[in-house]
Amino acid sequence: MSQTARPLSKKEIRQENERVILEAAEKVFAEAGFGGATMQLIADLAGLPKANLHYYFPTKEALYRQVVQTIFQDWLKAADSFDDAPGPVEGFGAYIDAKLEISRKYPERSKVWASEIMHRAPVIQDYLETTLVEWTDGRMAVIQRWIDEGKMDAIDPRHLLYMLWATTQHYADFGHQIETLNGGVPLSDEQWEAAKDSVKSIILAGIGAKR
Amino acid sequence: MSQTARPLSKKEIRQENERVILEAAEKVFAEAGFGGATMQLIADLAGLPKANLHYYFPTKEALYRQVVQTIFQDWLKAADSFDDAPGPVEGFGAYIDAKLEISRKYPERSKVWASEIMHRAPVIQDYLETTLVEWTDGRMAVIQRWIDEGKMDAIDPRHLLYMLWATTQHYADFGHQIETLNGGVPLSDEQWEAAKDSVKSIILAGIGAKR
DNA sequence: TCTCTTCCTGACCATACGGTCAGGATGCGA
DNA sequence: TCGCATCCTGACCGTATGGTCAGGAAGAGA
Repeated sequence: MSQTARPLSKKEIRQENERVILEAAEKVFAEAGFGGATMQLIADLAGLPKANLHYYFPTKEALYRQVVQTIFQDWLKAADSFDDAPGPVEGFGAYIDAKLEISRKYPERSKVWASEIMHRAPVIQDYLETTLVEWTDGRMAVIQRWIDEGKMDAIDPRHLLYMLWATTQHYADFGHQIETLNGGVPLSDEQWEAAKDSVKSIILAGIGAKR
Repeated sequence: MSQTARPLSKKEIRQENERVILEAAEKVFAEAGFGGATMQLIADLAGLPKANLHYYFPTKEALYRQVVQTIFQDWLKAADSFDDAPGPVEGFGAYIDAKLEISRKYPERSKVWASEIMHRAPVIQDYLETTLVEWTDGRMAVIQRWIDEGKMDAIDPRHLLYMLWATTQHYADFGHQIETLNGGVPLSDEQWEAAKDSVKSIILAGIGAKR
């Protein structure tokens, strides 16, 4: 049965336990919100005694903070596809694909993020005011350049960005509603492809994107 | 000073108190989520002792249920504009205007709704499975008819609806993020108009809407 | 006026929660 | 092998929460 499993080193134990706890926390915070989540629930899901959670993360807030910050990093990274694109077709196309893929693979993260924002960002407000503002300004400049180069219509870059965020994250945040409208079953591979195609088609045509 | 205010009748008292409580509950549930909301907070905001809340609404769940059901009615009613439109330009145009207006005037409601869905609709799942499914089928049929009549491109009606919901509700649910990106101040009248114009412009062009 | 129903609320209760802590187990470096 | 730092956890604690209740105030109807 059991392999001769080398006992874990202290470092490995810490890494593994923090990973397990963060994963469980992500789920519980997404399902119940910060207020509705309990350390006991997270502990149970992680398969650890509650006191052990407090050994690694001193408070519920600290644990939540860690979860949200990780998610924020992911959020920013999704724009890599955006950056070195020659024009809107490739840029927005790749960005939509990437964000919808995230919505599919990590819906919990999107929900935690949404929840944090809806509650007026008590934990990451400072990041919004610095990192997010810079990030947004940068992308808006790119979009404006594409407009100036005649590669797309003169759309307000700001509202275009909001539309991209809203539409892609909707498939995670409102996944339950979408699933219900899909007869109670999750979207299939083909349906996810259809979603991607629809979104890309409407947006790219909507902004008059030219190659 | 004080007018000779006729003392309120029992019926009026009940109406008025239920109204005040529901209004306060809407705000608190939106700010803190169901789990984070407390009856004490709602009571304070309503200016009533906590025990009085339990006189009108026996449990926290009952109060929440009432709030959510009211919101669901609003949600459906926003489609009135949709119904008797001759084509996609008027139909989607009016729907986008109506939903963005709601997002502006009642952002709390949108947040409560979003929260309920994100938590897998514990309270209104039955409504989703019946009323919402019917509603959606009806609108999809209308859209399909417009497609068949050559009034717009052959877009998957389902994903088009999701896009409309996502984009319009984003301005309420993520209003804090938008406000932060707007220098910390709420959108002005002109900016709301710009939002409406941008959304309508992209979507109507995106689906090839013809009058 | 008298009675009945509705409205109101301070004080109280059981529970569940976040967090603490003493003390034991265990890997690690010397 | 020894001493130390890290890891682990059952038992415990103070507090806040949802909810109850007895009893009083006040319209409503006869």
